[in-house]
Amino acid sequence: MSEELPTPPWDRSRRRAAPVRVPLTPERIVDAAYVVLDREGYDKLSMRQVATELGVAVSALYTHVSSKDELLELMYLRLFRGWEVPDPDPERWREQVAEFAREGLDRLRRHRDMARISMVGVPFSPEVLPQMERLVTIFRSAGLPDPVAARAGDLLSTLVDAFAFEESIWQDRYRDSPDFSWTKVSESFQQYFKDLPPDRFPNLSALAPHMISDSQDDRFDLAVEIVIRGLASFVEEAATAGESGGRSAPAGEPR
Amino acid sequence: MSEELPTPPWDRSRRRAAPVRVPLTPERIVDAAYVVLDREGYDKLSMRQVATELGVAVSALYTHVSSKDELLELMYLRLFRGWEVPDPDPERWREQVAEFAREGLDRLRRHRDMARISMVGVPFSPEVLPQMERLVTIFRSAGLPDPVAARAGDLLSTLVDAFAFEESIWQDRYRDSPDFSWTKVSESFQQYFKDLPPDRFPNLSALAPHMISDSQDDRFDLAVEIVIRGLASFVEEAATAGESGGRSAPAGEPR
DNA sequence: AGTAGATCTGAACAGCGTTCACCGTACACC
DNA sequence: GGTGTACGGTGAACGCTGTTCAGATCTACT
Repeated sequence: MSEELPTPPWDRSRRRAAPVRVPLTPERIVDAAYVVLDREGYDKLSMRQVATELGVAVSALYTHVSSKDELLELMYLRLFRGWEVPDPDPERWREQVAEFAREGLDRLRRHRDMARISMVGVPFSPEVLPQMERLVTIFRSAGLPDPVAARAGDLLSTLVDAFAFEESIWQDRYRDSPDFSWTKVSESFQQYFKDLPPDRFPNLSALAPHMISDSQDDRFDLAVEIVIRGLASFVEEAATAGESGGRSAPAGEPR
Repeated sequence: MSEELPTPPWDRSRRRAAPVRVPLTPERIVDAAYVVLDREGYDKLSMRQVATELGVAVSALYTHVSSKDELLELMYLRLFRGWEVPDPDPERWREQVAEFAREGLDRLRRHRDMARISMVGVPFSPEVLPQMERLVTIFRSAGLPDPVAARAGDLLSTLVDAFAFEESIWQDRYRDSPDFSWTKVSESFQQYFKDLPPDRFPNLSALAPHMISDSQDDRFDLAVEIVIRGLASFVEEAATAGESGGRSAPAGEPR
């Protein structure tokens, strides 16, 4: 925060009585809110904390931001700033989709508990439409039928949000434990599954090593892979239907 | 609630001074919490409201329930009571998985904002393990490789939660509007997409009719269908690998 | 220079989760 | 049958929350 620096004397003599008090703006309020969020977490993110962070009375915030909900939405929109989705490359659509999902997750992970805010954000705000447009472009140029292409973006971003959300809950739950490390938690959970009575839980106990991933990324990557494969089956179906009027053999009937 | 009935005179004469005050239990507190939730929604669900609903002081709740978080968890666990997942039928695994997802969504829809509570619930509590065990059984008997089978249940329940969650947010956002109907909202959103500038949003505007489903179910069903197809590709892959050592042609590489 | 308008302050309100000293009743025991 | 103990419910309180509002203060334009 550059405004914390002392004002240089030569500058002060020039424009006399320089405004030592930087004017409050929505932008600065969002900045401060992010500082509080990262330090304290979502549950402790309050208007009073944000105001304190800015060295300002609580009520001052309300001239720039109409409510806490609006502040949260501004924070949500900030997430998407500068997100450039590449031009579609039909040869690489799977990778492009996976990268999109990964970028989304990474952005949510940039701030603690950000997913908690993101999940209640309006997914069709004008500010976030460009990315959705590009993603749908990728889907269409990959050969997905229009109804599927339209909804695949929705599915993917919901999935990203949900995984980040669960990650956030998890971390909150274990952050305060004295010796927190992901591998520790992961091991204790694998043990939990392994110790389940095999007569009542034959599969869960047998699959214990796989029930909890060593890293959170594995879990996410596999989920994305499954979705991409599901989408791919629609691409194949559309392709063979377009060529021969038939359909690819084992594609599964929509119910 | 049968305790609301007047106590019969003959019974009253028999065991004199019958306890007119029904004893408080976690069970009754959860009942009352559900009443408040359904009537007022998650944001208004407070310990004080629950206590008022029971005609009792707030502090009385804390002898039976250690915190609001515990109450929410008890509500969450109640959701799964009496959920019987059928025996695996490898011929019908797709349908069984779809039905599982549908049952999960339906249960979340039974109470207003229930998904808000469900998403922060512990997904591995002993009370919810039986359903997960059965689901994994279905996956394994369908021929999914173990690592995928173990995580597919996680993916599916996350998806169900997330969709129900978004539905809940949506409904909260429009519940108070004077003439609320899903078709109305859906139409106005389709119009919103159609009116987007076609030079900047060629795909979103072109796909406007598909961007918002007529019913919430379509959206969910397609998402589940995509996931099931993705899982199916792993089944095929495992099958052909088991027979011939090859792999099914266009399956996509995990990264 | 003076005034109009934007902006910030401090106090207040209603509601929240949670705690605690107190009280009444019911049951167990002598 | 009387007495004591332990449990369950009460009401008040604490510290926190989002939001509002009258008044003070500071900015900028005429």
